[in-house]
Amino acid sequence: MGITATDISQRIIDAVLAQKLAPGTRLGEQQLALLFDCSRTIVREALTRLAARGIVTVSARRGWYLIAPSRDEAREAFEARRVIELGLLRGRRPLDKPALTRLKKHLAQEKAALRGDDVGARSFLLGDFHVCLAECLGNSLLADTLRDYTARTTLIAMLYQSSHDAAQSCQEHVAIVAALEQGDAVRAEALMAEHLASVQAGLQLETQTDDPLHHLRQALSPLASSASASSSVSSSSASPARRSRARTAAADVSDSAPAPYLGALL
Amino acid sequence: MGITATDISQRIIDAVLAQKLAPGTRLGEQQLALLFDCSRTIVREALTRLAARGIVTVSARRGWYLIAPSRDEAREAFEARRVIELGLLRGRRPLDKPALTRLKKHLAQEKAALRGDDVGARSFLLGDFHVCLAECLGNSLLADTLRDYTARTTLIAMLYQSSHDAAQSCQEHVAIVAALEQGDAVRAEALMAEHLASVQAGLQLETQTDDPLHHLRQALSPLASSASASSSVSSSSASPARRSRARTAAADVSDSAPAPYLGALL
DNA sequence: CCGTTCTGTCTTGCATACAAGACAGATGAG
DNA sequence: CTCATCTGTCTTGTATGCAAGACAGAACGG
Repeated sequence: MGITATDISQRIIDAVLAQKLAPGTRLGEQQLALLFDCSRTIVREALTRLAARGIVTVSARRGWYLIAPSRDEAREAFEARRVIELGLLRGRRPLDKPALTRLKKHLAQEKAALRGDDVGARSFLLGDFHVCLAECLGNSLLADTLRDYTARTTLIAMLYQSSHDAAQSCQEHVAIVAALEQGDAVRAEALMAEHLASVQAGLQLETQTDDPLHHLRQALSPLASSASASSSVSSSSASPARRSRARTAAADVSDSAPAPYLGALL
Repeated sequence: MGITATDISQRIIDAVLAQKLAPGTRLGEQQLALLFDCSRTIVREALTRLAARGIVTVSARRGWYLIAPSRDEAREAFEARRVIELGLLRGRRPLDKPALTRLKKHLAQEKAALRGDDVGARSFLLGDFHVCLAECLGNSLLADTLRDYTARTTLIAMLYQSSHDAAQSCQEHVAIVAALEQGDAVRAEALMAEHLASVQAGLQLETQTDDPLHHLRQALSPLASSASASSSVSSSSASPARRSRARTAAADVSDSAPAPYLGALL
């Protein structure tokens, strides 16, 4: 049997979590159909589902795009995660053995990815930790919701140039699990609150400078370090600005992705 | 222009919130297409979106059905609502004027519906209060999620024979808004916790009697009150048990809905 | 040189046709 | 009478075709 809509949406979410797809990326129906060797019908179903989950939007007869949350939406997303993750931790009886085992295994994977150089796996695992934790806390409904929110905050992190350090995140995850293992739910909650705040603080959300060109200014400012062109996808490149109509900052970011962006899905 | 997929999913959600559609109700594509005078494509899109939001499920080549949550899923749903609604209330600065106005207007509508006899509007408003509150608290992302969860708990209430009183709910809503108006977020949170617990307590979720026939036994036990056939949709009817294959309790509930169930959508 | 209009191309929107599977009731064997 | 099998009907699954709109670049008038 061929690929299903579930597979496709899963792949897209995974690619987002691995930061292999930038916010604002266009996801053409035909393009995806070709890539996955199926008809547009299947692709459409996958995209429709992702739209209902708030991961993509469709602009009538223009195309499907990964969301590019505004600063306000970004703040809402972080607040939402805070509410859910802290609430889930609050007044929680100690975790059972299998759950702890699973979490520790996850932490081991995080550390391995940190040593390795697969930045995709690293990002994925760092985000997946939170979903994994929610599942371990026994509420799959909230875990599913949290997965969507995590994808969302991952996109936000890409869009607002997260400067958060992966190693630090991992350490904080370790500390949270340690607190849970000791049955100290209060401390776990406090640590999680700190962790989320720290991630959010690494973002450039507060630059409300009335300067719509702020993003460009910053991206195009001369670099102090080596001038050799890095092939990294992380920061916006100085892509040619010859666009006739107004484009959002998000669209500009997406321009910096490799040409047939969707290679990330393979 | 004809009806859109958004319209259809909205209508279905509204009908659920108004308790006009019972859990387990079958939503045939062709049936809906006929009802809304559009092609199956549109209907499918609406149902696909609802499926992504966890309101309906599709059983391959058998049909689309409103969810019929298990007891465990019911507990998860209530926990999820508790987490979100309490978390949203926690440590919240006082509400601004327009938000308070909106909430009070909503309360007035609730009271009006309580005096009237439109049980649908009553149920809808009672559930919508929570969504409305979330919106007023300034997080539309969580508000959207909460809308889905509210639909879910509404279905749960129908499935597990909620004995909760509408008037009591309304009073509790009033108390919550009053606390918010006084800027007493702590009290508001406590009241909300009580309110949610009270709603959940009205459900028959704890009857874990190892007796799979419990539901039937209870439904089919002789009635003490008048013997005249009520046309109410509320409780399961003694529908003929001549079904060859195993059916879920949920499906049995849906059998008790009026024949072309979907009139509720008009 | 600049702004406007026109036109071709590319995209999604939607309907429809047909394929494939599930189920119920009929049919027949024991 | 009971049970297995068979067959017709009904349902969703998927592909495809065409319509409608958006956009970019050309052509054109000023």
